[in-house]
Parts: sequence; structure tokens; C-alpha cells
Amino acid sequence: MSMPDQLRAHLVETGVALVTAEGTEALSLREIARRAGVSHGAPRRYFPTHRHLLAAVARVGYERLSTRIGALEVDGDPRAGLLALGRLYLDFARTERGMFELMFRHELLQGNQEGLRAATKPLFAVLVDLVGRARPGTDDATVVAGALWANLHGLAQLWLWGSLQMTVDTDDPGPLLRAAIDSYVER
Amino acid sequence: MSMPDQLRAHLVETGVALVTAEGTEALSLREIARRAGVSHGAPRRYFPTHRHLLAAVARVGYERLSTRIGALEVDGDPRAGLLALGRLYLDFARTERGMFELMFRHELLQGNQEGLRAATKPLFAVLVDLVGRARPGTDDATVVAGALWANLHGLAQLWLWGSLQMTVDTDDPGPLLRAAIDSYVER
DNA sequence: TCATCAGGTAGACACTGTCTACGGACGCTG
DNA sequence: CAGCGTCCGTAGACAGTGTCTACCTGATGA
Repeated sequence: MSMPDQLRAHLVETGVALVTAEGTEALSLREIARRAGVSHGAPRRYFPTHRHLLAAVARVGYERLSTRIGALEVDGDPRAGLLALGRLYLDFARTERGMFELMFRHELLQGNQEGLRAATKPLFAVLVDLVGRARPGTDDATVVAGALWANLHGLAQLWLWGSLQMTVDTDDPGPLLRAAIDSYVER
Repeated sequence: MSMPDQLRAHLVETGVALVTAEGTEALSLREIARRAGVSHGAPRRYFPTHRHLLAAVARVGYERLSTRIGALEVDGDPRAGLLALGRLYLDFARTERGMFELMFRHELLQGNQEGLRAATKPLFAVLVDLVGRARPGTDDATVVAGALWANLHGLAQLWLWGSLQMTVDTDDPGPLLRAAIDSYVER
């Protein structure tokens, strides 16, 4: 098998394009197959179930997020680094909205824990490092980093859904992000 | 019409029972109708679409959460109040898992903004009050309260999905919650 | 008594994910 | 070269879904 899994990659690619263009709801198995130019039974050769295909698509999202984080400059002031990381997270959620929603659909996380783990590890490492430098006195930086990650994630989620706009009336999540970072990092 | 919308209430009630017992995935229109003892076309008289029915079910969830929060004692130490509120939120997510997932499905939030707004208003008011008392110097308590809400929500969400357990290996979200509150409230 | 009409039924439609049987092209072996 | 498997994709069936439509039925009011 010289060119194996050719269709597999094509399917994932098609799924990525589809979720980016039309959102999560458009990601039916048959629609992906249709756009990929194959019959609806073809994906089954590579993905035992619909969820597995979606999980593979979500993996690409994890990689993209990881890449963005890897390209981040975090060697300077840790507070600035945390702010930049937060902005990056919010920006990812906004610009890659469909992807972001897909990545955190819990049904998909079931069989994809390893993938998520692998992808979130660098993210989390950066976060732990930043927290450790920004709060030198902290005894367990991973706990604080976890709490802060949850804060960023919740911010992205609730903002994307417009839930926060109901209470704080502005279109810019920036102030909320700043308030969060300011709370976690003593000035 | 003396006893109107009898079926409507029955459908919502059935939906609540169903999502509580079997989770979000079991909440199909036809299944709800089946369990309610009516034909699959019946709900249409009361809910123009499936989403509207689910939104009505989610409303009950909002009310339950509001009720729990309303029963909370928050007059004492604001830090203790925030901790209790956080625990309540996490507890709600855990014990009413299906409901919690349903309540924050973004597709449902579309036509249900008023419902969510009405339900989150008391929650948010309590939060703003606690933040205001815990951080007297804060100029805009609503911004901080929003950020803190996002923190609690993200904590609940990521914990429920097991995402945080991957990085912080314990089954108790307590430490993370405490780290979050400790960050927001200067000791 | 009869007409109206809200409120529920039942069937059709297009669509979904999964399963199964089939087909055809490929490479390997005799 | 003939034949045989073995991938890999096709095509149809099946149960299930949400929505739409026509129909029925029983109570209410003139």
C-alpha cells in the first residue's frame, strides 16, 4: 500500500473545510461523503462510526490551536504572556467557531481523550509555566493553571453564546479577560 | 379553556424526567411524545419546533438552578458565600448533568435568550453582590462578576467532560474551585 | 340540531447513521 | 498467463429522526 489512507485524509480535510464554512450542524456523515465525492458507505472503511470521523476532524482543531500557542511569544513578562494567551484562546474560538464548538462536544471527547490530552498538554505546559512565573509563591501551579484554563474556556464559551453579553453589555470580551488575568496575577 | 395547555405542561414534564434519567441524547421529539402517551404530531400544537420544546425543558433547569441559588445563605462572609455558590454550581452540573448540558446547548439559546436572561439575572445579582463585598475597591463589579461566572462555568464544563482531570489528576474539583476563588478574592 | 374548530392522529417526505451484500480492480502465486 | 484473494468503494435496505399535511373527532356555542 503505497498511497494508503488517501481517502481518509481527504475525508478529514473535507470535514475541516465544512465545519469551518458551515458550522457543526452541517457535519453529517453523508454530507461529508458527498462533498468528498464518495458514497456514504465509504467513510466506514476508515472510521467505524460517525463520531470517530468527527473526532478526527476535531483533532485537526487541537493541532491548529497548539500551533497557534506554539507560535506565541511568552518569554517576557508573564502577565503579558497570560493576556496574550487569553486573547489567543478567545480569538481562536471566534475565528474558528465551528471548530471550537466541535472540539468540545463531550460526546466526541469520549473516544478521543488521548487526542485531546496530547493537544492540550503543550497548551497546559505553557500555562503552568506562565502561572509559575507570574505567581512565584504558588505551591501548586498546575491547580492554579487548571483553574485559569477553565476561566479562559468559560469566557470563550459563554461569550460565543452571547450569555455574558446579557449581563455585561459590550461586544468586547477584553475587559472580562483583563479582569480575569488581573485576578489571577497580583499586580 | 379551563384546563388549557395541559398536554404542554405534560410534555415539558416528560422531557424533564427523560433528560434527568437518560441524558440529552434521549430527548428526541418522538420519544418525548411516546413517553407522554401521545402521537408524534401532538407536540406541534404547542411547540412550533423540536428546539422550542427542548428550550422549554431547559427553562425548568434555569428555574431549578435559580431556586437553589435563592436558597443559598450569602449574607455572611463574602468569600464563604462565593465558595458556597461555586460549590452549588458544580453540584448542580454534577447532579443534574443532563439538564446542565441541555441548558447550555447553544442552538437552544437562540430562541431562549429571554428565558436564560431571566434565570441568570438572580444568579448574577448574587454574584455581583458577593464580588462587591469581597472586593470593596473594585470599580466595576459586574465585569469581575462576569469573569468569575465564566470561571465557575468553565470549571463545571471542563470537569464534567473530564478535560481537567487529564492535567490535574484528582477526582475532586474542590481545589480548583478554591484556587479560583482565592485568586478573585484577595486574602 | 347543526356548524365550527381546537386538539390530537396518522401517514408521507426527506434526511440521518449503521449494516450488509455486492463488484471490480489490484497484486500475488501456481 | 490463468486464477485467486483481498482491499476498497458502491448501492440498497433498515430503523429512526423532524417537519409538513390531510384527516378525524368530540366538545362548544348559536
